[in-house]
Amino acid sequence: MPRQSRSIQKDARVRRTRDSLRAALLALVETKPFEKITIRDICAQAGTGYATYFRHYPDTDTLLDDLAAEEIAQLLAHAMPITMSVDSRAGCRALCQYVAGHRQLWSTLLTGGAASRLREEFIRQARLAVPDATPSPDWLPLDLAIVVGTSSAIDVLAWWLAHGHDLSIEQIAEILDRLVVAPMTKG
Amino acid sequence: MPRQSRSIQKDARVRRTRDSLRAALLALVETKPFEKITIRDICAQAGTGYATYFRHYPDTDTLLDDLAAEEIAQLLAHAMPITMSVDSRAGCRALCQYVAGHRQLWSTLLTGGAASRLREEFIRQARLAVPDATPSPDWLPLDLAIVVGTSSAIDVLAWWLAHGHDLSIEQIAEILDRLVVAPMTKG
DNA sequence: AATTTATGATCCACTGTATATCATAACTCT
DNA sequence: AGAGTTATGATATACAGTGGATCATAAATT
Repeated sequence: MPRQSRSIQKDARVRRTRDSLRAALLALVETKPFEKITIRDICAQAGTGYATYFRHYPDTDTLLDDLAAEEIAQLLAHAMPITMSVDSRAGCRALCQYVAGHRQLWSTLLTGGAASRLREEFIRQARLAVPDATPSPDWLPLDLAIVVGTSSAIDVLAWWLAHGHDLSIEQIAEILDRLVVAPMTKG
Repeated sequence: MPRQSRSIQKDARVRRTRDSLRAALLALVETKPFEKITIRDICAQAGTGYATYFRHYPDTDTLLDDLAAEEIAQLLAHAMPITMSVDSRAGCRALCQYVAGHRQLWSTLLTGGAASRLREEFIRQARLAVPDATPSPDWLPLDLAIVVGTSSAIDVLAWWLAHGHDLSIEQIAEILDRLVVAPMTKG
């Protein structure tokens, strides 16, 4: 268990170790499914001691959450304007542009072994980000719209990164808009 | 490793043991996430010996695949007519009716700890079930349509089973039709 | 009824998790 | 820059789960 002393947040060693562990997990997730990654794998990759791991994270799940949560918040920040704006196509284009700009990261997170875990975290954060009072069609409960909208947007982006190398940003933005956004808003 | 003798398929004991193991896993998946289920758990629940397990399945994944594959094929058989038929709403209604008729089973499989594993198997089987020559809108690659269509249909049904207790079959069929099917076909 | 073969009980080697201890190295603060 | 604080690595231990092997027994097939 990590000591909760007053300087644990500022100590350079702590930051270095945590950065090493995060980078190590990110690298390993590219090579094999998340479930197969052991704590010893992470420590070896990070160049840290085994017991040290537990001073920062109780298990592998927590590290992944720590790693993914902030990246997901970033992506979500780019996605939220879409439903608000009048021009949803422009919003989709901006979102796809952002993902393309971080292709390596999102390929790893969305198409690697951690994908299903990421989907859950995405939906969790999306539920928090969307206000309860947000209007939705009378035939479509808001919570279901959030779940399906988030999940299928992930599917589209993940497919693009994995199989859609020949599709331009404009093309995938059109698909995202017509397949995911429009059915929920133009209802 | 299971002996591949000539009678392993017919022997009543083999069938009984495998049914026990499948039923045991099905029961356990209701109580905790799939990843947390050990082979000893399954054997205890099934009332079989530990070593016996390995005569039938090399690991837990294989047993789950064995269990889920046939159920998925069933559900997919009910879902395929939707895109073919003229009246997609009726197809959606039939699909929801089937799921409602096996509510316990699908709640377990779609909303339990094995859900993400199931989604992958669904998409795998859907890819095999849809002929390559199936027409799709010019702006939407067929493979992406299969992936997103399958995945979001699962999301809708899973949400219905988990949170949508107050929605009727007719209502969820309308949602499935307008949110998932229509955007892909009426494009 | 005779033969074949699946089963259950037990044992083992191996891997990974989770924690504790302690000397050392590195950081923070004055 | 030096004193005090604290994270780190190395090492040891207890424990849980895996994948198999062996063998007497029970049950199925023929």
